[in-house]
Amino acid sequence: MPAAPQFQSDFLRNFAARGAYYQCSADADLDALMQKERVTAYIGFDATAPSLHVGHALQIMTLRRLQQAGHKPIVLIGGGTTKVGDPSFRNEARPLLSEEQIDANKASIRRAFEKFLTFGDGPSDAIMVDNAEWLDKLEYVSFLREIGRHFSINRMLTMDSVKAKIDNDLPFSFLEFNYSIMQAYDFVELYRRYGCRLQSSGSDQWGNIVSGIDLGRRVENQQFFALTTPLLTTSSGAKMGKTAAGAVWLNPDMCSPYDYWQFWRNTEDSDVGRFLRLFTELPLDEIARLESLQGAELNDAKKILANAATALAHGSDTAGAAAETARRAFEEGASAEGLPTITATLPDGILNLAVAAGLASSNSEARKLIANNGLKLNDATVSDPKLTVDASALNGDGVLKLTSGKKKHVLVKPA
RNA sequence: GGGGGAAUGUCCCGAGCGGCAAAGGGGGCGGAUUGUAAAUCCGCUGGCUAUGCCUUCGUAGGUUCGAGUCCUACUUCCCCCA
Repeated sequence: MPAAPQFQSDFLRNFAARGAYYQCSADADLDALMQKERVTAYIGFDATAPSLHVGHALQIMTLRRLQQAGHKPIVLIGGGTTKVGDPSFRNEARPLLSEEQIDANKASIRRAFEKFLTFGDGPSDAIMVDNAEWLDKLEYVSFLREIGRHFSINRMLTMDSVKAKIDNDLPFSFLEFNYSIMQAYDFVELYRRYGCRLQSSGSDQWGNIVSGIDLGRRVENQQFFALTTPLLTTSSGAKMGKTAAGAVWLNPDMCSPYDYWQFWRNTEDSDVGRFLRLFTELPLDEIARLESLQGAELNDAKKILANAATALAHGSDTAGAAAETARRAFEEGASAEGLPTITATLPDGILNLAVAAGLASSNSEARKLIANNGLKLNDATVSDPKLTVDASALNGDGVLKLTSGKKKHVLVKPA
């Protein structure tokens, strides 16, 4: 990561101090602009899934910090670009999503932003825009004449994301090739509509953003800016936001606040400080103190991280409840209310229950789990895959607890 | 348009003389150890009403007692020539 310059503007100074700065197209100019006036900035999110996930959290935090510093954030939903599919650094073309699917995804994604940003008509209120609004209406020939003529194939072929495809003999269709043109055009369109001059994103989008900057200079004679964040991996190299169950989603119906809290609670030691800076709003000196804790004491810092990050995404009451559930489940070993809960008809076989609880994806997998001593019923290891569970397993609260491994607890309630 | 190559275990990469539920990785899961961490070691990693049965190697046919492996056609991708 390049060293961040010394910034004067509130936003950039804070952005860099928290470790979110990776690269900027014109540091000094942007810094000056941000001191002088309210800057309108956008980040684009494609609607490829029904929810954003933790991997997007850094971008959302960027918008939030822009807003807090008095600038105007635009959330651009890629309703149009999703139809084309971003090929950047992917080995395979994304399967094309149907329009109905994209529409459903768009509707579902929007909700997550409302927790992080204040939307409205005020000068620094956030707005949400869908690029399908203009991309869907484009006319091919006039678009080529107005916009396409500014793109040099020679130059596009040298972009890292494109070059990687070509060097590795990977399929690369004309459709995908157009993605970065669409994204560049978005930037210009947002400038025309809202005076937007800054695009931020993860560093993998650098090439696409720079295309937009070039286009802005050519068709609008205006200086646009790029500001990117580092691509996040955990210290051991894993992709941010992937866990056992898959992605850590921001929508509570796809990842419960309890699981979201657990995700942050399980942060690796060496990531605690970095994540506190990036994903919370705790003061930096407080973070420095937490980060310096040694050994098991770091667990306290992880709880603070989990509380703060969950509060941003789901509200502080919800975060507190998740913390309390975790405390009772892990520190007291209790079948704490608030753990993921399913209902089932008893009596039932242990295999069925394990599958119903999501602890195994098939009966075979449940058998293997039992064979490896990985399944517990009310904290007692299950050894017989033929075990039938009836009402006598229910505890005082009328539930029973199934556990896979050491951390995954699910409560079963009789129907 | 002509010629050559590729597609493998529904996560990825990848080996595979006609006897194959298919080598080896990565990833994931579980166990030991631990601090709900990392590292390390060990086990598991297609499904089922389970010492057996069923379904898998791009798609559809064919040869064969038997096909991921051989033949034909098709689909998609890559490379070279035009």
